Amino acid sequence: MVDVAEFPGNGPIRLTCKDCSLAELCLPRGVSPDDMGRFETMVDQRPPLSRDEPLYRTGDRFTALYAVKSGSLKTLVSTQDGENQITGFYLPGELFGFDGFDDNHSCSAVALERSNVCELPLDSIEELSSNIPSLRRELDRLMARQINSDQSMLLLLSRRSADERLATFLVSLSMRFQQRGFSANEFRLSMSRHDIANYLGLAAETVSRLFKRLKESKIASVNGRTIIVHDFDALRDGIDGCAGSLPERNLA
Amino acid sequence: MVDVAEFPGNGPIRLTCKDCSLAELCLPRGVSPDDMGRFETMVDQRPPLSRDEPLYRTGDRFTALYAVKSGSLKTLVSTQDGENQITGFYLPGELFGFDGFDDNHSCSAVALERSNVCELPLDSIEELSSNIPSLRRELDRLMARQINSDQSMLLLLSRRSADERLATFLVSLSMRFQQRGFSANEFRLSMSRHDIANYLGLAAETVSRLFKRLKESKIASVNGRTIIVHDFDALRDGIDGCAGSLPERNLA
DNA sequence: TTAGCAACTTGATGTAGATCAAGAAGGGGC
DNA sequence: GCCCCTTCTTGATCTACATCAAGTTGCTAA
Repeated sequence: MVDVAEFPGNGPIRLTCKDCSLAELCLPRGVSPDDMGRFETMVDQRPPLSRDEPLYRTGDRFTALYAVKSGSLKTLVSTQDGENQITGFYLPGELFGFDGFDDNHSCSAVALERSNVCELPLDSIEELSSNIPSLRRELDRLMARQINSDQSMLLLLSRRSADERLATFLVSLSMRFQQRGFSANEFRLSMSRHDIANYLGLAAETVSRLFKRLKESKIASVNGRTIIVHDFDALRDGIDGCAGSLPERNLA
Repeated sequence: MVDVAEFPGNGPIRLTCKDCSLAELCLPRGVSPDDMGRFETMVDQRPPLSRDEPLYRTGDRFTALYAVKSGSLKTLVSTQDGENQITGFYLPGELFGFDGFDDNHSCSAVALERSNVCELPLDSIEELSSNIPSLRRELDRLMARQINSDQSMLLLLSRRSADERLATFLVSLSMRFQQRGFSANEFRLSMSRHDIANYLGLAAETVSRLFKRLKESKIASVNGRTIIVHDFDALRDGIDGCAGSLPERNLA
């Protein structure tokens, strides 16, 4: 069983970082080794974040994008009255922080567990992407994917039942793990039931009951935060025609 | 009473179009008259769209961004089983189409009424924004605002009651009208009850009942698609602390 | 090992808003 | 004007999920 805590660094991803065990993480294919080298020197590793520690908060000045090296994070929007809505989870190898491009961050980003992230400073991004049009284009794509992902979530939250939401979430997570060389069937959830519920617009109790039903119907084994999907097709079937609009969030 | 059908073209906005009555629509402040002139020649007006006519569909190749000259449009994501979720409404002077930046459009855009739009071809955008860094930065901001707006909607849909959703929607619409020189208190809804309900994740009947309650409590007069807000504060109060996270969608 | 707490589970009950079903009111076209 | 068709309203009923209330499990720490 693979744990998401440490990212192996041999997946098919795209950007190098001088201090990272990550092989590549965000640079588009077709970039010269020379440009690649210049990019490396611009990526900084941040001090490790402990559980519940924020990387940035709503309103913070936007200075950089971030890539998850190990661990995982969530982003959330808040209201005056202290309510939160989790807007995304980020796994090793994924890039996030686009919410800040309008000068200030509109979300907070918080570590779900002990995590390492790399920083891509805005200055470097701008300088380099003005020299490498394909990088510029790639960043546009990543932002567009963020938009698409958020809009798929809108559909999920307003038109889908609780079980469809959870099934969609699990399938999406599974695909993201698989894409990075982890097992698609067996993985560890780094977020609490409460976080899953919040993300999916449900109550934590409901999520718990849905996991119970997945166990009873032999679709998946759920033991604490460890999940093994036995019947992927049944899970997908539960989603009922919206497979194409999964929040696949191919970020990076 | 102001109708949104025709945009007066004297608002504080930013981009010129050679055939448009719009004065300016998207170019950032501080751009030289020279660059402005070059930009003008790149904007094309499209043939008018009639009601329910699509401007682009999910999966269409991304070739341009669009600005609303007159009328209004909606964007929507769809599922295999034919269900739709409206992801946004666009009023005169607003820019949209960012969902396509990942090569293909992930939404469809459909006219709500007879509408005119201007087209900003991708090629022109790329060429010009590589020469004018501030334009590049402005486009990033617009995309970020789209992300922020979508994420505010996530919060609205999953954590807010039906009346809070409608109040938020009306306040947001009102602000957008005001920003473009229209009355903030009195405006015409170009979308059906069904569209409003779909956008807010509700049933059309519920929207109808909520409008009735707004009338009964003297907060607003609602007569068909014409709305007059009498007590703006009461409307805002109904939103309960989430005023800061309104989908203000300052697009353009 | 055991205490203390947070995370999770499970059951009982309540309710906001969906759905179903009929009418009423607009609003183009002729 | 009048017809037809869509949109909107209003009421009655139903239900998925939230909320409330106890447990239970499982870390973490000494």
